[in-house]
Amino acid sequence: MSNLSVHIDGRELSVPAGQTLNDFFKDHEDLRNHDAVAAYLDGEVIDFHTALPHGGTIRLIMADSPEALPIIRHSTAHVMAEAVQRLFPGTKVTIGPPIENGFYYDFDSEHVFTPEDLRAIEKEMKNIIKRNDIFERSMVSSEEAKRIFREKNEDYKVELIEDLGVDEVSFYTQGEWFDLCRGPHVPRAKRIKAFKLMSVAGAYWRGDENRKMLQRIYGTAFATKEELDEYLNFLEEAKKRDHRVLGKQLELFMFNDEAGAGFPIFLPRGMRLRTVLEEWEKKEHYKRGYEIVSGPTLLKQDLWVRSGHWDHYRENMYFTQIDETGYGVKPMNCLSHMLIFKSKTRSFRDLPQRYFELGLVHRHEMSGVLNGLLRVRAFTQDDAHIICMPEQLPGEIKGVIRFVQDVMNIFGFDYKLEISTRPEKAIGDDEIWEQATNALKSALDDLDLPYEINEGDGAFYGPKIDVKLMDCLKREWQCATVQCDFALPERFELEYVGSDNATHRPVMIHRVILGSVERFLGVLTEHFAGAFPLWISPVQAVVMTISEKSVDYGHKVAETMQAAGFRVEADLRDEKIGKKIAEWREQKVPYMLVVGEKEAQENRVAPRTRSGETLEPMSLSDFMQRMQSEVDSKAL
RNA sequence: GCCGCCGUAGCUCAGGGGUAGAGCACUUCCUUGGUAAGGAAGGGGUCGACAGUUCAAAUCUGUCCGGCGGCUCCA
Repeated sequence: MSNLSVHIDGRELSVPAGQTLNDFFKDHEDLRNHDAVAAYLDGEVIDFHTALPHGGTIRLIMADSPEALPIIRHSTAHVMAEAVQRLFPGTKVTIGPPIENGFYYDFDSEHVFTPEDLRAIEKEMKNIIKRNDIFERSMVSSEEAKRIFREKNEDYKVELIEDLGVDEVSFYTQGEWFDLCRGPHVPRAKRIKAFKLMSVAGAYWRGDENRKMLQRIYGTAFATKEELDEYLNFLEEAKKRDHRVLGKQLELFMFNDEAGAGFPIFLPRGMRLRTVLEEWEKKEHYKRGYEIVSGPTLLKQDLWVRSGHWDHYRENMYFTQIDETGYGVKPMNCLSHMLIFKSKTRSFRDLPQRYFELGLVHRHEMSGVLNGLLRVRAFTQDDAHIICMPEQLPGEIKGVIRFVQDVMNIFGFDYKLEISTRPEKAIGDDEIWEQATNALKSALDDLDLPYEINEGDGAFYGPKIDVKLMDCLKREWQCATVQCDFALPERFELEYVGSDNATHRPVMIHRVILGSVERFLGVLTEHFAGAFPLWISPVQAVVMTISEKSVDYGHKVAETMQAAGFRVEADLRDEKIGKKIAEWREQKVPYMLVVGEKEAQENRVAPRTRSGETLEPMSLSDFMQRMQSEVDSKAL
């Protein structure tokens, strides 16, 4: 057998053919390989127990590198699958990949897995890990592999092999147990040092709702116990910020089963927050040359047929009848805006027309996807349609993106951009799609903004730029979107008169900045953990009295501030100041104004900040000035 | 929509085939207290809804409504 030439750590070494990395490191104990989970051989991932297929440059994947995580998690999934099959004989295995925050494995089992089972499975996994098996790779012909799995009644695996359509497949064996798997895996089971099973959920075989519902067990694994704990803490932190919990605690919004699922009801404090946001947004739109318009919730069904919604979006819409005529509840605001454009003859001098509407839309979402304010059936879009000449398109798109940037900066959100291209179900010919997609790309290129491409993820009427904002816990949220539309102007025969006195067809941009006001409020709540910046805070200050002797003064302070336009509450209860502070702290109010006999005499307030700092008593007017400048600066 | 879990006072939750409990909140009284919860008494629930089983259902079964975690889809 010939030798292979291997580069590692800047050295060139000769290795007999057929050797594995493991063999190799045994022969070269001077080389550091401790805590590597796998390696790259000329860029191709290879594990420790696989014979080197050829020579080349080896780069180790150390356990503490981000690349190691999916490998560790994948191996953990295998261990879990073995544990499940040991504890619940007859369970069939399907697939078990690593995912963003861990891994899962889908099982087909008579037994219904419970949270208690997860603890038992974890225990069994620990026993398996103790054996410290090698994850050994072997190649098997597809025919032989199918025979083996058929014998074990693992029909899902047989199906997988058939669909792979290759002559040979790889197996990974740990002790007695093995699985069809591409790999790579960690060298030995003891490399799995920190894992936890998280939850059980239903999942369709191959994600197809027409196929069998399997049971999916989710788990996570990290290179070290510390990292696992850090992740679990992160989950705890996220739970504390849950907008559904905070929404109740801060009395922002509610749901009611008699009103219906997915229909949020805004409480006074939530509405204060919303009003501030919406009024601010209206001003920002006027500043940027938009006109505010408003259309009805119901429009005739024929109009929805004409727009294409009937053919492409019907299953998400609600319909009703008035007298003999069918009407549809709007799931989008564009139709009225097009009718507004058509309401008179437009000259090229009038373009672009920018129509903005805080429009309440209804969409029939599947019951299983509803989630607090983040996924509802009725929501308000900060929606605008820009109708312009084709040559104005790039400039308008850039304007929208700058608008998005401004808004994201105000709230301190980081964000990234994605362009989505033509989906399967679409209207308009390929040429138009390409033109529109290029307009979006060139706008982002001109602004020097990086973006990813999402093939086939566009709306049915045009490609789009999606803005994914990232909150302070690094979670991504879809909010702003900019969509190009050549189809609807065509369908509605929108026209303008050009400088040549001929009629031309304009193009349309659909765009939202916050997306859904409801969702944005949910995201904001989680981002700030309910401690909103002063300028949007539903309760900006609470006046609290030391004793009943100061009730009149406390009342006066609150009234004065309210008259000055601040959102203020008065806590005049016969309770000790410590208790009032404790309670309002839970409400995350930015300022508490303590007033007692001293303050009443001197016409002052004693402010306490949300962070717990007690400020020197100051006159009410000084305090209001201080507050106003903080509001004006929109400080975070 | 599908799979699993869940629904008890305004909130958070305990209990569980013989007719309901705690803490907080609420009301009243005592207390007049200076920056993270003073004390006492009291009121409040057809145990999500509707059927069924049973001498008896909040508890068991079924259907529906709603919530949570996923699958899938989207703002």
